[in-house]
Amino acid sequence: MNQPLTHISLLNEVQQKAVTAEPSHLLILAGAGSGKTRVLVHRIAWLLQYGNITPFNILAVTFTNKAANEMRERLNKLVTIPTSNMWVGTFHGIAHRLLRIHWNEAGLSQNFQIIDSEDQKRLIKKIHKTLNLDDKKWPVENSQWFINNKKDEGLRPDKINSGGDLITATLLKVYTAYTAECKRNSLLDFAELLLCSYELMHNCPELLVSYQQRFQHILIDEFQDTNKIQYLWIHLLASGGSSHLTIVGDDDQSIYGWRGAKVENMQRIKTDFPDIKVICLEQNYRSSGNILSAASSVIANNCNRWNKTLWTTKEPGELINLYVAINEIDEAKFVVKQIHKYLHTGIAPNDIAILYRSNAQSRVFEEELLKEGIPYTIYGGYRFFERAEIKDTLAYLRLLVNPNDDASFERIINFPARGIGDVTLSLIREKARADNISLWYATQSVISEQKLSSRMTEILHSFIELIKNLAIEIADMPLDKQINQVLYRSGLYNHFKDDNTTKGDIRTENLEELINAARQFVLDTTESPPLINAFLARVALESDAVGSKEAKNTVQIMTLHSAKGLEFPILFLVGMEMGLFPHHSSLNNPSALEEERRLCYVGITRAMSKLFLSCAQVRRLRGIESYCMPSKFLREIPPHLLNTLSQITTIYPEKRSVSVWENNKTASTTKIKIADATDSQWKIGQKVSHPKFGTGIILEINGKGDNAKIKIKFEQWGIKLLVAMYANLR
DNA sequence: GACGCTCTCATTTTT
DNA sequence: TGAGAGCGTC
Repeated sequence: MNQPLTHISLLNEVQQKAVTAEPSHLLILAGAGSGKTRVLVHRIAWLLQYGNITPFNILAVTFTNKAANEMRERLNKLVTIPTSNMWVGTFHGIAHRLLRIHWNEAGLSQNFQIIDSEDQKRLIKKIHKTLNLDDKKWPVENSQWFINNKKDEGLRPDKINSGGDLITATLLKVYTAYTAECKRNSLLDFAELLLCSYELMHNCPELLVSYQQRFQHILIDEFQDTNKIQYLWIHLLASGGSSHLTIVGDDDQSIYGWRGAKVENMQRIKTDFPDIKVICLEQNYRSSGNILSAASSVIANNCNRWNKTLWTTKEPGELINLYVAINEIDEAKFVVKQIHKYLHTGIAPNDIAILYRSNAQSRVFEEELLKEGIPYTIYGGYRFFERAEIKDTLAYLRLLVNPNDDASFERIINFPARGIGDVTLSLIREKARADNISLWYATQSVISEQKLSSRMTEILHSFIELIKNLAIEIADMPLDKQINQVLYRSGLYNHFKDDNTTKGDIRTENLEELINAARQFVLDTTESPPLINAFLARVALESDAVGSKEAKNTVQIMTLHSAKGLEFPILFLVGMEMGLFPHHSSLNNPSALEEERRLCYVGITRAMSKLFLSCAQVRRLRGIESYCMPSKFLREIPPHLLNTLSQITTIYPEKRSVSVWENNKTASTTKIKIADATDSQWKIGQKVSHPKFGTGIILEINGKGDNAKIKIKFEQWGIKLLVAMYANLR
């Protein structure tokens, strides 16, 4: 019974204060590595023990599924009472849960389906076609961005005024048509889940009150990453008078601005709930002194910050290693060699992680790890449930659940190939539009009206029959058998089985894995059958949770974004180059650059004792070799914290590279003539300066003209790191 | 209508 | 580099 108490004694004074704070609104500013998850979990345990409430009265919202699972796991270790009726989940997960329960009040159909961004894109593309919009002039991505943005802001099409602006007016037209299409097909995208559940609460006062009374404690993690609609949703739920907020956030770790997250929410909550109590967690338990100093130095370059200083009682520890690689392959080889060494000293693989800015960078590392036989787990990138063959199968399932799902219909009407081509499909689409019915019913109209050749009518008829019969056949089967049946009857399984290439093998394997995932889902789930809907929802919302193989003791590879909330004793932060990290698109945008810097801060603070940073001088990206400058974030780390492992390096003069990375415009003014390299003007030992890299000394000059190679030692970079530049030496 | 070929084009992060 | 569109051939 006093279990939590003993645990609480292990927390520091401020943490204890946060955990045991009297029920009121609470804002915990928790720096990186200050034990915020610990505090959150302990707070829940404390409330359960002393707060005179049950798990039923608690709502805990996290940002990712990973975090939600971890929270529940840790909580179950801490408390003895069952917590299954406590709501823990992501914003999207909780919103979905509400909508499944109250679909009627929300004005949805009972079997509504969730679509992911790829499905959404396909749908918008289709709408562009019907609106006669040229995809070149009107990129689908723009429309998608516009729609999601407006939804994140809580704006429906009728609330938007284009103000006579053609671009906005057109996007608005797409948004309107898209909304109608989703409605007719009973499809909800990610943003819609949030908006819809907000509107549900907003429009049903009695429902709102019942939830306000139920959730006496609402705990929100990663608050800095909430967007407007999420904020409004929280605000609504917490405004009942009987509920108390516990909010945890760190403005320095806000990295989802590009997705509509508003750091300002952290300020706003103080205005909206003036009695909110603020507690700062500033002691870092995770990283060594040097790593923490480096992180602090980097983030200090951001202007818009709250005052918060992390400190630690830990020893400085080792220096931060910096490796300047020749190219991305050399970089990967270096990293893998280091990993190899550590594994030999008995370090567990899952204590090591490689983090990068973009998924495209993962390939080289995978290849090298594979070569060395080092087990690894890769997060993100190609997710299991985003693979084509899986989506094909799911499309059959979705059509079975909801015949009005046009997106799924289009996906599978002719897959595997049945001889239904564009001409036939256009006719069906035309019919659907004219009668305002779904493609499924339009097809049946077309059949009965005998508008097509008898052969085509027969083909369409047998497709309709296939789906109808399948629905009957699988009605009483367990979920995994249902999927199995769909795979065989649709011909999907044989289609991939007949493909004797490796690709085909992988695909059939994936299909079998899908059946396994379904079997596992049946075992794990607490829902009652029929389970198809629950399974489809889970798949859409947690696309990497099911089906991905267990990440048992392997080296962890992932993007910086997905590393948020994690920690690793040994960490490699790779691809530290201008244009890659900070990303190209942020170079001309100060606020985007600050977000990149926060991302860098998040990255560095993931490391516990050993941190390796690396950059490549030449990088092959999308088939083109580019010459790179080291990331400006590297220069924001005090040189005395760095241990440079690279040999003296040489960068080849290449004009193109200058224009690639320098402000994205041709840098004719900053280009120098390396042709001068052997002129008397340039001598070994001569002092040179560069606007970005400061002063240095020429060590070596090789070759002539455009082929000349210069080695320069820059003061700012310490004794070993030498970055010879090909631009603007004066 | 299916399939294979060439050409073009855009490149971030995730629920 | 690799996905998608467009085009020509079977």
